[in-house]
Amino acid sequence: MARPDLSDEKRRQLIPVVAHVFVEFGYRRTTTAELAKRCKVRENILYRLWPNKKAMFIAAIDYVYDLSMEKWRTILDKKSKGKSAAERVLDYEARHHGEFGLYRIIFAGLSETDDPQIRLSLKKMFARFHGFVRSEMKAHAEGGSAKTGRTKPSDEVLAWAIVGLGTMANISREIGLLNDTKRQRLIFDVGRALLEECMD
Amino acid sequence: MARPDLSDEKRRQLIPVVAHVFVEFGYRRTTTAELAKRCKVRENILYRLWPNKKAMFIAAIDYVYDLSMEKWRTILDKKSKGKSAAERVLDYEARHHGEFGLYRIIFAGLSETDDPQIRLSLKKMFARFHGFVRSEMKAHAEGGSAKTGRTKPSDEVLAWAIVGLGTMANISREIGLLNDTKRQRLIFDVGRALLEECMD
DNA sequence: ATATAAAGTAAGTAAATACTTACATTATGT
DNA sequence: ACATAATGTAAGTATTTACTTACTTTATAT
Repeated sequence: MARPDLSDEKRRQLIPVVAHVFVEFGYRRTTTAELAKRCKVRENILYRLWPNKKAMFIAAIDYVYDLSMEKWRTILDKKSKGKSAAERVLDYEARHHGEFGLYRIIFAGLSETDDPQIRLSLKKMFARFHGFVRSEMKAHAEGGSAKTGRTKPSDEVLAWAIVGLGTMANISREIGLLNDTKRQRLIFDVGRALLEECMD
Repeated sequence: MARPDLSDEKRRQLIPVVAHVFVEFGYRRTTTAELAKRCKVRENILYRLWPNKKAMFIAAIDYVYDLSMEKWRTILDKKSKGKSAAERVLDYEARHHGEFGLYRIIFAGLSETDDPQIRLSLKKMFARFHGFVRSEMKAHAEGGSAKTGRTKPSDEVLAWAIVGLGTMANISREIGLLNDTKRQRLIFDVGRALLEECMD
């Protein structure tokens, strides 16, 4: 026998750096040379840890998601009076969102959806994300949160929400998240709800 | 004098083809060689019409947007009984969205937001998009559309809408569409409205 | 007709870049 | 001690690709 294989350890150690570079430059503009430089190793070392650049990217997607999720969980663990978990996450995201580059890496991935592996990786990420939101929503509803008088969204902001609806629908179509029926419901049912919101 | 310059005409003629290739491959994966092939010209001809690949891409963004918008306008012009314009657009989009590749080109652009020109181009596109939605929203509200009993969105779909909210907020941050305050309002005010929607 | 500039052809080029190869060094279990 | 496999160094390579150059052909205004 000889030296033990520390690849796993090394991967764990390098992924944050790799992820950060992908967040910064996206997929195509990130070069393996740059990755190596930032990791302070040679390129071939990266290629011993991952079979190719794509694998590094996918690992980065997972990492960034896990990091964001971890952060949210700590937010949720902190109890706060009068606010449901969902409200707390919204509250937190309203202030800090974007911090971990989650979406920059999503945007990078969305340009590569022709690749089945990347598409699947994004799909899983969104599905987990959705599951998280949904379970918090449920807790919020069941918790019977008092309908404290909330601020009505302005028309301007509502219009952006509708644009966001269309964006989400298109992402879901791009990576095969929702079938046609559900995508229609997303736009139509929620769209109507938002339209109603601006009327009264 | 000699032959008249038909560059404008030629550009108009080629942009749909160019746009289609960018929609198909995104920005980085589109090669000028492929563009030329599809346009049935040599590369240097493209370079006489646009200074570089980026300019071709930006022209494509504008084109795809204009095309989508044109389509919506024709939808709007067709009067339909009992439905406001906004409802008709929602209705249409729910069924046909994605058809023109508008979002595929947006996704491609979102990976290139470090470039000021591309960022600006996307920003203008989203702003026009938003303006359109907003004016239709206004017409909808003023038209005093009867609050016909709409279908309540399912929890699942509502959760996707919230994910869409976060996505939109991140896009807006990425390309500088909304300032911090408005982005917070988007997430918080609309997020609360959606949460409430799932309660009653 | 013909001078002129546009339109087209064909080939090339310099740089970037994902990935490889060949070899030297180091740590570890026996 | 030492065989063995991991870790590290250095250089290279084949390909891709944005953009260019040099040249020929064609149409048009006078």
